[in-house]
Formats: sequence, structure tokens, C-alpha cells
Amino acid sequence: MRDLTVVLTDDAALFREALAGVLGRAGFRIRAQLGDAAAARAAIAEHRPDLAVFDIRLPPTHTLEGLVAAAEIRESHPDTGVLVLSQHLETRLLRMLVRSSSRGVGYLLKERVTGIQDFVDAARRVATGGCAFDPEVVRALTRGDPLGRLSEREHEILSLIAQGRSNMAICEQLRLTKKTVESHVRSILLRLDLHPQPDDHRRVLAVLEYLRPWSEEAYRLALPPPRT
Amino acid sequence: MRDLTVVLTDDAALFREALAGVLGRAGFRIRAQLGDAAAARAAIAEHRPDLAVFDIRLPPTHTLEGLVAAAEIRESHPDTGVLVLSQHLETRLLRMLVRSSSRGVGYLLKERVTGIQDFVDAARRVATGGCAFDPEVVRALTRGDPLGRLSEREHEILSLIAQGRSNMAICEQLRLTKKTVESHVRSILLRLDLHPQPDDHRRVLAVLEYLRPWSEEAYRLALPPPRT
DNA sequence: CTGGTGTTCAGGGCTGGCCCTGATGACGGC
DNA sequence: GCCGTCATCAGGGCCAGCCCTGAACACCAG
Repeated sequence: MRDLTVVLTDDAALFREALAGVLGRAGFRIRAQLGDAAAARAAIAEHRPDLAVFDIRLPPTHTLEGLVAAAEIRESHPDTGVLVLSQHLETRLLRMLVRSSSRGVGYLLKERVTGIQDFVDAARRVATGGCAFDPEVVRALTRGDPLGRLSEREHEILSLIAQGRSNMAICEQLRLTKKTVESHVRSILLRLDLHPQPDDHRRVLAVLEYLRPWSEEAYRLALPPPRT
Repeated sequence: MRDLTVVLTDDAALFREALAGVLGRAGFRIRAQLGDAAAARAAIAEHRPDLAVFDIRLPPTHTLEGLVAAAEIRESHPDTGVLVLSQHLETRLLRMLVRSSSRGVGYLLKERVTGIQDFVDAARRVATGGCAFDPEVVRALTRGDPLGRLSEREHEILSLIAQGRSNMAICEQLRLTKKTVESHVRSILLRLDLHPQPDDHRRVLAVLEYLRPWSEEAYRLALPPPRT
């Protein structure tokens, strides 16, 4: 079996070198190591590697550039597997990465990669057209849309919560009692699987859940259309 | 003075017809009325109007399409003024609309347009290369970045708040006492001008303030680069 | 008819979060 | 030295929001 080729993109040079070392010793040929998305695009176009590894957050903004680049590479170079490394699970954005296919794509959470061998196995799978997702990622992908579990009324109230309205403002606006709003809030939190945890501020988490579709939509506009 | 030409885009046909009536009676020539952004782009390319009026939220997604289209038109048709109508003030997204220039652009809040004559005046100014911004919009544009008023520590704590962390989780993570975190939270809220109001849930509002740059960045990626 | 879902509301209890005041120490600028 | 800013922390108080239980009614499907 021939050596698989890889291009690595991560602005953290130390981490990038470490990955290069790991993959190199595992038999991959490192074709390039880049620190930003634009350079990665050029290198991938030049080398046409079996695998492109991206940190999700790249310069200049450290927000979305890695994911944008990864999704674009998936479209423009269908023979290049794309492996994304992330600190956090960005479920809805992840869905956009796999919207056309889950072949040749991987999404791993940096802190949950349990060993070098796991990482190498994942890289090899993705490079050869398979997929590799962190189990948390798989669970999130197979789950339905949490917001879809809300009733119409609950959705309406969550939208007001997400505007930073107090319960009192909400009950006045919707002509309900304080108790009714509280009941709905409680139901919303449970429907969204936001159970009491000492570390969580659940109202904020519910807001974040509500805002995600919007973020995804903004992001969708950043991408080329999927091939049919 | 020749009649100014205009293309209107708003998926609410009734509102669109009403605007057409108003502008028509004010001497504008209505070149086209469209319901979505793609149709608007084609019509503007065909008619090259003096003014393009957009509702900010257009189909198919009713999220950003109007603003995307408006910003693109600004780039591709520099002689066409762009007037955006919105329900809410989206400050940071607005900034992207005026990033290259504030000539030939307007942003009005639908609920704050105080009369037909005001609207017509604004349309005329924008169509002839001027600008028209709701006073609230002007105030927001001239104000600095609220997040820039935070100290490094405050910014760090706000980022944790925005992840939906409880105060207890934050104090444990940063090895501070509960009291210290509370002090920082209080300072953050005041720095962000989030004073106690019975209608507000201020912690959520602080989170929304924090998340705005990210939204803007996602949106920036959706736009063509500004001409230099 | 039964069961499930959605909507509304109540009583009662608890606490995380916020408020205010005050203090200390470090640092930098004038 | 003085002042302002930042960071840390304390004491004490209050309450919006959440929790739990329970109830009633409407509607729909089986």
C-alpha cells in the first residue's frame, strides 16, 4: 500500500509539528504545513493530498476560517479527505461539513482524542475515504433538532428569552401570569435536555441553543452550494 | 431633475406595494418589485436603478439574505444607492454594510420611520449618493465597541459567561472566590451599559453582546472583499 | 372512553445571582 | 505623593428565577 499524503493546517506551530511527527512516523508523507486557510487552499490545490487536517479556528480571525476552508476543500477536491480538529463541539456547523456526504471526512475533539494511535487510525480512515467522528459528535449528529421538540408556545417564549427579556417582561407581553411563564421556561429547559447542573447557567445555554440556527444560516451563506 | 429609478425587494407584497405607491407618487420610477434576493440581483443588473430598497430579511431563509444582497449590490453597482429596512438594529452587521463607504447607503428601522415624507426624503438622499440612517443607527455607529471597555480579566470572565457557565463554575475554573466573580460580573454589566431594568435579563444581554462579533465575522465571510 | 399533549395557573420553597459598601495591594502616570 | 485602574475579597441583604407538585381545560388520536 502506498504512503498516504497529508497537508496540515494549524496556526499553533508546536501542535502542527507534533501532528506532523505523529503522522510521519505512522507512514504518512507530509506534503505541507500551513498556518492559515488561504495558504492551505493553495497547498492542497498544488499537492492534492489524500488528507487535509484543519484546526477549526484559524487566522486571521480565529473564528470560522478552518471550517470554511475544510468545507470548500470537500467540494473542490473530492478525493481529499478532510479531518477537522476542534476544542468544542459545534454541532450545527458540523452538520454543514457533512451535508453532502460523510465519506472522507472527520471531526475530532482535541481534548477527547485518547491516544496517538486513535488519531492515526482516524487520519488513515479519512484519507482512504472513510469517516471518523468523536462519539460525542456522532451522538449530536444523529440527534434531531432540539428546538423541534418545543411546542409553538415554548418556541415563542424562548425567542423572547433569547432577546434578553426577563420573565416579567415576557408575561406582560404575552398577557400570561408569572407562573405560566415559569412553567414554560421549565418545560423549555427540560425539552432542551438542560438539566440542573452546578456548573451551568441553563438560561444562557438555552439562549445559545436558540441562536445556533441563525449562526448556521449565516455560515451557510459563506459556503458554495453542494454538488448534487 | 430627472426621475429617480428604484427597485424594491420585500417578500411582504403588501408592504412592497405600499412602498411602491409612496415612491411612485413622490416621483420615483418603479422599475421592478421583487420578493427575494436572487430576483433582486437580476433586476438590479438589468435596470441599474438609482436606488435599491431591501428588507433585511428575505426568503428563502428570512435571516440575512437582504443584507447580503444589499452589500453585494453596493460592490457590484456603485452607482445604485442601497436602502435597507429592518425591524431591529443589527449594529455590527450594519457596520459591514458601510465598511467601504457611507455614500449611497441607508439603514432605517421600520418602526421608527415617522412618516411618509421622511421615508421619501431618505430614499431620495440615498438615490443621489447621500446617506440616511436612523438616529439610533447613527448613535450605534459612532459608539465604540462596548467589549473594548472591558479589562482583560473581565473579557475572560464574560467569555465563560457566554459559554453558559455558572458563577460557581467560573470561580472554580479561574481559582477565584465567588465574591470576586460576582464583582467582575457586576463590573462587566455596568461597563456594557446594562443597568438594572425590570424588563431585562441582563446576563443574557451581556451574552448577546459578546456573541455579536462572532456573528459579524461569520457574516463577513459571506461577503465579497471590499474594493480598495 | 382513555391517554397524551399543550396551555394556563396556583401554592410554597429555595438559592444563585445580583446589589451595595468597603477594603487591600499592585502598578503606572503625572 | 496622589490618583486612577485593575484585581481580589469580604459582609450582608434581597429577589428573580427556578423547582416541585398539583389542578383544570381543550384537543386529538386510537
